[in-house]
Amino acid sequence: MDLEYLKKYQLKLAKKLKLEDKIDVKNVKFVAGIDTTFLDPYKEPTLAISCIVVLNLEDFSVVETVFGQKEIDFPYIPTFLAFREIPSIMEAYQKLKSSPDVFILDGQGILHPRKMGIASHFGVITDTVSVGCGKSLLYGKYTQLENKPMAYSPVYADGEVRGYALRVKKNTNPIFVSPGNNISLNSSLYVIIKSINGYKLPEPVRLAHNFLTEYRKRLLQEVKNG
DNA sequence: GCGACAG
DNA sequence: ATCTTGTCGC
Repeated sequence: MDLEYLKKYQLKLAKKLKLEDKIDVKNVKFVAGIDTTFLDPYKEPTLAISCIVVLNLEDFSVVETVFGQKEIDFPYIPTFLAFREIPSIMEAYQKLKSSPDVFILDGQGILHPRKMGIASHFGVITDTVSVGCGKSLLYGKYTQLENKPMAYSPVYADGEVRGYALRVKKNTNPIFVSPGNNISLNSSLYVIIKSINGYKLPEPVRLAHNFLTEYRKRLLQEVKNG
């Protein structure tokens, strides 16, 4: 595990980043949510399990659900999350039959010291439209935001706006939105807001997380029995 | 040198 | 990220 080498790889991927809209975000219909869990998060190696859920934004109905698994021997290291989660995500991605307009990842996009958070990493290697949506901040600073639904404020990093802090509901901590790849700052925020369905997290990501909890429980039961 | 640090 | 009951507050 050579972190200096991985940093260089991230910088190489960052050269391929595109922060302009590849699609007209007003016409987005199919949005995918991607999340990953681990059989034993404290052990290495361990089994990583990823889920991709595709929703039709017109009625939030589930269009497709796929899972992927991969034995992984890379620990969680801040700013290197992608190297832990991308392998199993790709296993799931290969099974997808539909072509979502946008992918939302659980984590940051360009709100990262080398602009290569997991959402950007995924977006670049698959050349898809991706957006990062984290539950906490990895990098950057933001000013206080009003305590009211859908209040947001820019997050600055390295002297520029790199994303937004978005408070979905009153008295709820904000989520952090940033472009992954092939999308602009404003459109990223727009897609996230359109993907929210009464909960703090965008519906595709929330469902992917819920499905993983069930999947993991079932897997643990199978191991326990036969 | 010190603190911060997605999941 | 995972484990896990009650508890506080909108």
